[in-house]
Amino acid sequence: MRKNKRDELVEKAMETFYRNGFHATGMDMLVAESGISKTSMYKHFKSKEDLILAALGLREQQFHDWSTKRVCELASEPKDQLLALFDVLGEWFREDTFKSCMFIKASSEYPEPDHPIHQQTVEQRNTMYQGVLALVEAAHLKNPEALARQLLMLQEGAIITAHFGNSDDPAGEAKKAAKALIDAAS
Amino acid sequence: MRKNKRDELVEKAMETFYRNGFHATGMDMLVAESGISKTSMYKHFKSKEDLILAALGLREQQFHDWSTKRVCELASEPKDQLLALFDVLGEWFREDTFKSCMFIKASSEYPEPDHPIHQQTVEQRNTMYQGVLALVEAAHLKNPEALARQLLMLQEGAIITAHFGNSDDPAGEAKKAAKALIDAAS
DNA sequence: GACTAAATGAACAGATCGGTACACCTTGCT
DNA sequence: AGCAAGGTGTACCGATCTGTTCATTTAGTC
Repeated sequence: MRKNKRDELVEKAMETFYRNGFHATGMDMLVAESGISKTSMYKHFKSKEDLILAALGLREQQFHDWSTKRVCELASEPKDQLLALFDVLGEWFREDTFKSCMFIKASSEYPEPDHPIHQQTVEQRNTMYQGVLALVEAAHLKNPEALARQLLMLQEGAIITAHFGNSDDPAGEAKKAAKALIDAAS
Repeated sequence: MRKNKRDELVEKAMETFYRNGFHATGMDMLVAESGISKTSMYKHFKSKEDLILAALGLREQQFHDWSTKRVCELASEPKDQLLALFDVLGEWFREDTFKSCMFIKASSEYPEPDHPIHQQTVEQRNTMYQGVLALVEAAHLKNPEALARQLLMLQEGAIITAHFGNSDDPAGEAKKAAKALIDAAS
């Protein structure tokens, strides 16, 4: 056996929740798509909510690892890495499995601020902010906190625009805007 | 009778869907919250989907009317109106009923591109884009299409940031970024 | 081969889902 | 008074939801 059944389940569940939504995906659908029995599911996770939390955790880890790896491959200087972030976004948008951001979707479907799922999405965004802030500070740019949030807003906006499909190259347009902001803060 | 029962229903349904989500809101909950009988609901709308479409239509009209009115009250020159858009966003974010954007949430919950609900959200975003583009062109700024999309991305990003609650003044920060982009295109 | 741990299939429970049927009750108009 | 339109309340349908039960099967280890 190459892989833990549990990990297979979380991976498949992540894909299905991402593609199909959380409320719209029933446990029976996960049984059908993952090939894992419902009995095993509830042996590993005591509820659907627990499975969603695990799926979000896997998503966060996979996306973080992939994006930081790609950014480092594309650029080495902090300022260039800030811009490379948008190239990586563009690669993501062009994947045919792209369906907006899983955390934005999760926070939409679980809007109560103190819901565990909502909280996990907020924490993921905080982590993203800390990453961008570290790059901004390493690049010695002015007003680092505000600039980091503005760059993050451009990323969020690019994701939403890519999702609505009203632009051919949202990542490229966001990158140009980011360049203007970074140049102004140099 | 001051108001049509149908209109009362759509208004209440809009609020409940916006606050609670679409899949998570059942017709029985709408009966409880609106005080309108289920029989009447299905006399006016043949399905939940039809009611959601009507609620989105009302939202689009209300938000469009309110935001354009506020923008015109705050500024008269096109360039100033582009910036005033972000002040209006800030007013919206500070409402205690603010829960992200109803159309972003709807497109998340109905991700299939050819679903009527998804299509209605895409059309709403196209309308927003046309509005911003008209202002950009009236202000005689360079690269109007790209600039309009970049400004729209800042708005989308501000909405998401406001929703995640990681910033005290997302609209103000987005406005400063927008100002930099507009100045660079003058 | 015997033991153990993990996974399976299928039936089931109780609740809720979207949607319908039907008898009754207001209300306004003539 | 009589009529018609629109609204109400309740019970109900079949499907689907999350979650459970249980007997059986598989796979690895001593």
